[in-house]
Amino acid sequence: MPNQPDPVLRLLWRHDAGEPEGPRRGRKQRLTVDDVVDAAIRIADRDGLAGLSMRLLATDLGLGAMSLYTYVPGRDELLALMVDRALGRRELPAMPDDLPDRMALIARVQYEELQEHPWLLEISGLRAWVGPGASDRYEWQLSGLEGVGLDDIEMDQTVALLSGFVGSVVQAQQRIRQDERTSGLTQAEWWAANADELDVVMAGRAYPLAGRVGAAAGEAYQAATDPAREMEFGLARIIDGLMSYIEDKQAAER
Amino acid sequence: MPNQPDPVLRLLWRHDAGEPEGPRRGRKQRLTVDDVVDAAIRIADRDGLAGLSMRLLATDLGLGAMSLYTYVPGRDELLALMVDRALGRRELPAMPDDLPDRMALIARVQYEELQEHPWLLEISGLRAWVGPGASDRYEWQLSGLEGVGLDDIEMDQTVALLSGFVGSVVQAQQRIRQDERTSGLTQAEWWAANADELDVVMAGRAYPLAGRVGAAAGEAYQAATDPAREMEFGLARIIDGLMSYIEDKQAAER
DNA sequence: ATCTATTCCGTACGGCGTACCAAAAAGTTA
DNA sequence: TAACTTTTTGGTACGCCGTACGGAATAGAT
Repeated sequence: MPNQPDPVLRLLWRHDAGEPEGPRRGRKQRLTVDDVVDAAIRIADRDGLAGLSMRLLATDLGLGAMSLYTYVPGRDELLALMVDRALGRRELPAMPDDLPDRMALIARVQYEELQEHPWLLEISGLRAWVGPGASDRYEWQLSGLEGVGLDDIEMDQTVALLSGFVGSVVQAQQRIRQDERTSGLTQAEWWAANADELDVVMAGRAYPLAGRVGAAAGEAYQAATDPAREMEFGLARIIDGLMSYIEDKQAAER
Repeated sequence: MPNQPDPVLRLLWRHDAGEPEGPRRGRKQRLTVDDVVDAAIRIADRDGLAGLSMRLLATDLGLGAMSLYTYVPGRDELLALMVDRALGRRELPAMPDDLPDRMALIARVQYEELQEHPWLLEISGLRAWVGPGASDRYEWQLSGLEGVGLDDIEMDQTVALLSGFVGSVVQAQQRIRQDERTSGLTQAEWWAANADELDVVMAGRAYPLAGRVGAAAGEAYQAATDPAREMEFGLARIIDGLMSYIEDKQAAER
C-alpha cells in the first residue's frame, strides 16, 4: 500500500492540484511562487543563505512575514524551490562532438553555476527533491555520456564524479574568500601577520612538506587572475582517467 | 605593518599565552578545553550540527550556558576547534610502498573520517583555521605524494582532488540517508509511492535517459551492502588519471 | 446580500547566540 | 586573618530566527 504522494512535488513542478482552470474563490495572490523564489535567489546570491530570512524576504516583496506561507509551506521547501529554479533557469548549451569536451562542458556549466549561486553549496542537510530543473539538468548531463560504452550506473557515477569535483573546487575557493572577508586580510597579508605567532605557537613541531607546499600553493592561488585555472589540473586528470577507462572498455568489447 | 595576530591560533594550538607556569589567580576552571570540544563532537556525531547548541552543550557538561564562553570565544570558534580536534584524534597509518595505494589510503582515511563525523560536511561558511590537527593531516597527505615527480602546486592539487572527491561522495550518501530519515521511506518505497504522482505532475515532459539511468542507479545503491563501493569507480578513475600524468611526466624528464 | 474560500498580516511562542553583570571562588598581599 | 585582585560562574535579557494561530480583508458563488 503506497503512502500519500509528497505534496511538495506539486509545488516543484508548479502543478496546480485539481482545479482545472477558471476563477477560484477567495482573495487573489498578489505575486506568483516564481516571484517569491526569484527574490529569494537574489537575496541569497548577495548575502548567502544566512542572510535570507523569511521576514526579510517578505519585506523585500512588500508582504507581511506570514503571508509568505501561503506561497511556500516553510523555509526548507523554499530552499528546495530555489535550488530547482536556479538549475532550471540556466540554459544548457548543445553538447560538442568530442567526448572529452562534453565532460569538460558538464563540469564548466556546474562551475559557472556555483560561482553565480554560491549558496547552493551551503545547502547540506536538505532533501534531494526531484524537480523540473534538476531533471532537465540530469538529462542534459547524461546526454553527454550516452552511447559511449558506459553502462547506466557508470553514467550516473561519471556525472557524480564530474559535478562533485567541481563542487569541492568551488567550496575551497569560497572558503578562501570567506577567510579574506572575515579577517579583512588577503591570504598573503594573513600569513605575514601571523608568521611570528605561528612560530611561537607551533613550538617545535615541524611541517617540512606542509610549509613548503602550502606556501607555494598559496602564492599560486594568490596570483591566479582567472580562478577557473584552479580547476584545470583536477579536471584534466579526471577526464583522462575516464577516457582511458572508456577506451579500454571499447577495446575489450571489440 | 602587520596586524595583530589571530587570537584563535593560541586556542587551536592550546598555547597558554604569556603565563609560563605556576598557579594563577582566580577561580579554577572545572573542565579543560578538550573536555568541552570532545563533548561537542559527541553531540554533533549523534545529532548533527543543528542539534548542537551552546545551551545544550553547557547543560551536558554541567555548566551554565554562559560559562562556556570562558572556554571558547563563541560558537564558530568552537566549531573550528572541533574540526581540528577531529582531524587530530585519528591516528594516521603508515604510507604503503605503492603510489596508487598511497593515493587510495589518503582517500580512505578521509572517507572513514567523514562517516564518523558527518557534521564535518555541514560546516561550510567557516574559516579554514590552521591548527595542529589540520597541519598533521596535510603533512601526512603530502608525505604520500612526495618525491613522485609532482611539483608543489600539483601535490596540493592532488590532495585537494582526492579529498574533495571523497567529500562529494559522502555528501551524496548523506543526502540519501537524510531523505530516508525525513520521509520515513526507503528510496525504493518513495519512488513507488510517488510514481503515479510524478507521472501526473511531469505532464508530458519526458526524461528518457534520466528515467532509465536513475532507476538503475537507484537499484544499485539500494542493493549495495557496503557503501564504500560507491566510491570505487570514481576513485579508480582519479588514480588512473593521476598515475598516467605522473608517468608521462617522468618519461618526459628522462 | 449572504456565504464561503482564500489571502493577508499582527501577535506570540519557543529557541538560538551571546552581551552584560553580580555573585562565588581562588590566589596575593597586608 | 583580612582585604584586595583576578577569574569563573550563571541568571537575566536582547534581538534575531522559523512559524503556529486567529482575525480582518477580499474575492467568487449563491
